[in-house]
Amino acid sequence: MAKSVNKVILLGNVGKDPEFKMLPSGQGVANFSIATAERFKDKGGEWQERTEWHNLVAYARLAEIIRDYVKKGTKLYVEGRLTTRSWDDKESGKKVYRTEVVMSELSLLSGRGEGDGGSGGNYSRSSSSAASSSSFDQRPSGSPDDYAHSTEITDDDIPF
Amino acid sequence: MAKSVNKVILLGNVGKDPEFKMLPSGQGVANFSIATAERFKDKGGEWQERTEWHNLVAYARLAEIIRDYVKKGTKLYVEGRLTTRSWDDKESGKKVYRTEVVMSELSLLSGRGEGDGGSGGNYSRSSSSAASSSSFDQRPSGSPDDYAHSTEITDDDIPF
Amino acid sequence: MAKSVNKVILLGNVGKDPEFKMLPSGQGVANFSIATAERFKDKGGEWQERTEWHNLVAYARLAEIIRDYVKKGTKLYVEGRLTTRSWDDKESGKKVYRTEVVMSELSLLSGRGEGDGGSGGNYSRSSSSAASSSSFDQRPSGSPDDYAHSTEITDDDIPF
Amino acid sequence: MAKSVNKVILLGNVGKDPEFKMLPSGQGVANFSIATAERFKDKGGEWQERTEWHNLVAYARLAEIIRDYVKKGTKLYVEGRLTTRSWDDKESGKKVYRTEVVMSELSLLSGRGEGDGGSGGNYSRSSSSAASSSSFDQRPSGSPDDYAHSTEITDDDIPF
DNA sequence: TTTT
DNA sequence: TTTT
Repeated sequence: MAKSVNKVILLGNVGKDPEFKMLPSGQGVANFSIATAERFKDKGGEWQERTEWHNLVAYARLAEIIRDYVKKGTKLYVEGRLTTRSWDDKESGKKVYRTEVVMSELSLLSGRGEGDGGSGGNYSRSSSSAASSSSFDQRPSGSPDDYAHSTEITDDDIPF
Repeated sequence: MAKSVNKVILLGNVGKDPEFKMLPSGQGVANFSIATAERFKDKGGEWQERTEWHNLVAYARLAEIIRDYVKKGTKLYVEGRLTTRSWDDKESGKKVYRTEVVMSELSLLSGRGEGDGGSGGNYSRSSSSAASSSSFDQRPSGSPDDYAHSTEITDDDIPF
Repeated sequence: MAKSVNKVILLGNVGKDPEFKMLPSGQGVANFSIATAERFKDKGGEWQERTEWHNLVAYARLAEIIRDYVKKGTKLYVEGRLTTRSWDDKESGKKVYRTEVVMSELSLLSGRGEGDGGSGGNYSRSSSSAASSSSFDQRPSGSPDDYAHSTEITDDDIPF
Repeated sequence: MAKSVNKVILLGNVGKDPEFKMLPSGQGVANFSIATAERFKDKGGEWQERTEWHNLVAYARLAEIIRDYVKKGTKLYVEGRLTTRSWDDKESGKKVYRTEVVMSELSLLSGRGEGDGGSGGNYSRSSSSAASSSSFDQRPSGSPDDYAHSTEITDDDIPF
């Protein structure tokens, strides 16, 4: 009896541009990580900060939203559930574990033009390419963005 | 700007009796794991159940409550935060990761006399020792419990 | 941009047997309330307890589960979202507000035989005596419930 | 047995500039409301949006942070607990209820210079005073703010 | 690897 | 009363 609960709530910043893959089944998968920071007092009574990194996975539609709108530096609110996969390391033969958060909810918190590693706030990457570009992922990260006219995305651009 | 959030909520059953250790600092630490179960439909449309195991850690007062009241089979509600520790495996030299939930809140959900994996036991182990025994931890796990008369704990026995 | 979040998590005990109604649409609705307790220190440094009551609403399948398995005293874990309805009081003409939690998840935490306000009861209301309970008889799922001998429900009895 | 849980998680936008009051005890209180939006399909299968308003209260330090950094339009992540106060309406004599979320955690999600409803974007009140004024709290609320030149706050300005 |  |  009693259904169990397995819920994770994270609010933090994306470390690197997400990876997006299409499974043979045709379902998309996005992988990336986000950082959260905790403050604590060390033994000397000084405030320290520790960064925690969380591995995230998303499937299907959520994976596509991530592919299209999430990049390095984006601030996100995420809900999901904890999963731990394990396999045998090929070299050592030892069991290896990897814990991930399988996402179920996402809220994009970086404003338009925010959430960029500093190069000038171009959500155009996602906005422009979101519409059309499946070759988007191949674009070298950091390449010039020639959609300078569309540096803003409007609400209507975001299909969720 | 923007404080981050790192929150885990779990409701599930304890896998084995928790381990309790006293750190050199005099602070207690409890380690154990709980299971949650997800239901999902497999490709054939059949309902399957997958069990997920979560590593939990608690410190200080929470560790002592766990030592005294939690055992194999206990149903728990837990809040905490995700942390991942890593170290180099001595044999292979490879980096190893272990993700744990550091507990901040606990609610014991097994009724009196419940929460036992089937071996007949009950809360008496904790109830009796809660009252009196700080040497409780040294008691070999599995030792006979001779407090058969006190198989019930009342709310007043629980100091939290 | 940014999807909003409206989430409530409650763990507490049911105050009275839930009310169940069938809407004209054929959809069921369950209404009940649960209590949570907070401890706080008063000005004199004494620990006090304050009970908070929460109005819950559930629809459809969740409403039926509640009708069948939840009663006065049952301990529940609930997830839901906050909603506030308002209307004009007929007598005074003043606007009246009522905030409720619309349930999306439920975990029944009272063990078999627990969750009763003290009368020694058990799940019989839902399992066996479900049939005999007053307002309960509107139940369309109709099966006469004459299993008076089966005052225990097993996990297999619960269809969720 | 079993501690209860009473937790609310909200992510939404502030409706109006918060009200801040100092209690006779010297403790500050902030009151404001935030909106969340739900999407649902109506009977005709069309997507509709419903806005839900939540009353928030914060005390002490959190109240001061809100006074200093939160205003109309600010996007917030909030954790808190549900409380319902009641009193007798003076005119009708009827019992009136008001449900509020007592805040325990806050994350400011509006970027610098964002979160303004259009009326002039003055984070300056907080930015300027945050930067320089430790006597800020004594400043009569509503006094002119002549730091118009510092409309940006940097991360270092925010003491939390 | 992020961010403040 | 907000925001997308």
